[in-house]
Amino acid sequence: MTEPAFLVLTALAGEARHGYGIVSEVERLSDGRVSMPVGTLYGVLDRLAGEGLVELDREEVQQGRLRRYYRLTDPGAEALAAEARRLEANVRAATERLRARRTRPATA
Amino acid sequence: MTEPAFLVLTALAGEARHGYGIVSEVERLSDGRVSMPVGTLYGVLDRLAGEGLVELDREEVQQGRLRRYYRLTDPGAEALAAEARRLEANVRAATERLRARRTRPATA
DNA sequence: CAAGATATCTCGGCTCACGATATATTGGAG
DNA sequence: CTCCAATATATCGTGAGCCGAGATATCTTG
Repeated sequence: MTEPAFLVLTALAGEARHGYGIVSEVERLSDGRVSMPVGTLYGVLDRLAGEGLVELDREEVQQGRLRRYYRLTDPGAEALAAEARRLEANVRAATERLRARRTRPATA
Repeated sequence: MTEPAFLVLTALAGEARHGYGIVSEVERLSDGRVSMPVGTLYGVLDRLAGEGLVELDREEVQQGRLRRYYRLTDPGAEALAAEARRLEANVRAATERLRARRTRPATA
């Protein structure tokens, strides 16, 4: 799973959101560190929908603007949880080795 | 930073290793879950060397086979630590939202 | 009235992953 | 003694996917 896909699933884990809302939510949940370009978003969304990890929730017209809401499916929640576990294992491995390195610094 | 790059830096955090040794180490540190294809490895290694995150440590000839060892540089260790922090924040955000979802499950 | 925020989506270029391929040595199985 | 697997290097081409740029439309604010 790619990182943009991971972030989209995360943004949808709380509640159903529309495209632009996902962009805002990703920015918010990363404290402004990550911005999701819309050119990335819609490709990711299509792919995730094709894999059944997200699905169309509803369509609304709010103040003349169409809002297309997506929601996380159960397989999507499982996939996100599995990916989170995988990443956590990677992070743990890196952190352990970095700690060992600080104790006994390299020559470089 | 791409995931293969992250894993290569992690493999080198402990001690200097040669290409094939990195492949083995990545497999080992992920408990066999991740296998790093050599076609991926050498591209990543070149890129990381170009960015100054790893550098050539030494070359040895062991039993007629050339071994080219790479080591993590200090900027490489910093980059790895920064990326680990970033990933950890992503994982935390996903885990929190998934927990909230389990408490109050979605319709999908 | 213009500009910026909100909202959708497409397209093309660039980067990167990785399977396949090439080459060479050592060690073990048959 | 021959063949295959493992060890070791490296390159190349395809395909996937990220994302900047652009197209389109409405509402709000100055």
